[in-house]
Parts: sequence; structure tokens; C-alpha cells
Amino acid sequence: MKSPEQKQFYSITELTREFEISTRTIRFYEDEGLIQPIRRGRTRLFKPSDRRLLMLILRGKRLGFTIAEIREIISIYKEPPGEGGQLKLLIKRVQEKRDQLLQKRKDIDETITELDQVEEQSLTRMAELGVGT
Amino acid sequence: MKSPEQKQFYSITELTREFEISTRTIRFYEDEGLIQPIRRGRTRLFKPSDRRLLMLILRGKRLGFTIAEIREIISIYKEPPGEGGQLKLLIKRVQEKRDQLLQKRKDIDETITELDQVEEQSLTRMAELGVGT
DNA sequence: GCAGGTTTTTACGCTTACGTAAAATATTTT
DNA sequence: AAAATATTTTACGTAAGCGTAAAAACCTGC
Repeated sequence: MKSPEQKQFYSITELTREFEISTRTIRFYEDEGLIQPIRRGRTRLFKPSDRRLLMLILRGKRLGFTIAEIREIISIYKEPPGEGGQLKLLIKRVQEKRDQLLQKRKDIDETITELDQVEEQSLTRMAELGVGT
Repeated sequence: MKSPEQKQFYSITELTREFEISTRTIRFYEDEGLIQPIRRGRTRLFKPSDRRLLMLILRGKRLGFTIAEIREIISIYKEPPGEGGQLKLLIKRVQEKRDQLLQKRKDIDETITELDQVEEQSLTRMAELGVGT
């Protein structure tokens, strides 16, 4: 039971259009080993899993993670079940990443709070001036 | 009524130690116009307000904002009350920044959820193996 | 008043994350 | 099959964000 609208392959330009990035960027991520599209002759063919990886990469970028850090995150997802020691290590890495993310969220919440204050003061000031919104 | 432990001035090394950054970094931010310490002779003296600005800059960095974006955020805070048109513009800028931050928070929450799943699976697997935490 | 740490300016260097151009090859459209 | 469009490799270029080194000036404690 394949889901109906699941494409087999995406071309590089399809992906550049969907995510508004350049071909250079996609090839850069390939050079960095983050994605490994298969080839038909010389042409790259991207599977849905490559597309999902790309989404993951771009999300990481939005969060200000470096390529190295994104590589770490990806490797966490890819890690096979493994045995005891490996699993403990994996869990430690997960916790470290989560701590980073929680710090970022704290930073975000603080900033939003401050921006809200600026907005409120502005609105008050506008009301004083009798200016309409 | 001054708060008791409020220092008048900080030296550059005090700040590098407190925030674990280099003098070069601080001077770079000065070159970029983000902070303007006063001078006693040639030596820079940083006021508490400079220190707060520095904290703001570093927080922005943690969130993956570029120097240019951090400059924008700072300018939002610095904006004087102003008149009608300016205020409307300011509010628009606040809203744009907030939208960016909300997007980032969404990205963070998604990533955390995924990491939680990896952790849970790992813990389950460890239990299966009879490995202690 | 001088040794030792701090701070300054100046300036070249380096990494990351792509941009951009060129020239060949491949694919798709008409 | 010709024309237009897409994709490839190769390779040099660049902006951001500092690192690092050098040499002078400054301050600080003893």
C-alpha cells in the first residue's frame, strides 16, 4: 500500500524550487555527506528519504546549527539499535542536543517577551497620540 | 537609590572572562557598531548598559541570528517613542521578528519531539537487553 | 621605578557556507 | 533532429565572524 502521491524520485531542480535553495547548496550538502542521491548515468535522483533529510538540514539551519552539528543530529537519527554501551552513549548525545535546544527555546521566549513589551508600549503611545491602528 | 552591586565600569578582560569570548570578538562587535564603550585615554570602559547589550548580542548568536539581524533587534529596542508613522513601522518590525522567533520555536519543538522518540526507543531496547541505566 | 600583566592598534589569516562562471553533456520539448 | 532546457564537473570567489601575531602603550603592585 503505497501512499498515492508519493513520488519515486525528485530531480535537483524540483527540490531547489520546493525549498527555494540553489543547486549549489544541494550539491554542497552532498559533498558534506549529508545526503547521497543515487545516479542514473550522471544525473542525480533524489528519493523521498533524501527529500526528508533535506528538510531536516534546512530546519537545522534555521535554528543556527552548523553543518557539523546537523551532521551529528542526523547521525543520531540514523544510529542502528546497537548494544548496551552504544545505547548509553546515544542517549547521552540525545540529552546534550536536547539541552542545547531547550537553551535556545529559553532565549526565544525571553526575546519574544521583550518584543511584546516594545509592542505594548508602542500601542499605548499611539493611543496617547490618538493615532488609529 | 543605586542598586548596591552595580559596577560603574567593566574592563574588556572582565567581560571576556564572564562571557567566555575573546577580546577580538568584543572589538569586532564594536567595529560593527553594536556597542560603543567610552574611553579613558585609549582604554575602553564598558558600562552596565554595554554589558547588557553584549548579553543581547550573544543571545542572538545562540539563536543563529546574523550580526545584521542582531543589529535590527537592537535598533528595535533603541527606537525612541516617536510619532504615528514611525510607531506603526516599529510595530510591524516587532511582528516580523516575532514571527521568525515563533518559526524557530516550532522547529525546536519538532526536533525535541523527535529526539524524545529516539531516547524512548533506546530505553526500550536497553530494557529488552536487560541493560541497566 | 620596574617587572609583569593588560590593553591598544594594525593587519594578515582562516573557516564556513555557499555564489558564480564556464564549458561540456544530457534530457526534454517542439 | 533541432532547439531549448536541465544537469554536470571544475574551479575560482566571497562575506561573515572571528583567530592570531606583532609591537607599542598603559597600568599595577611591590
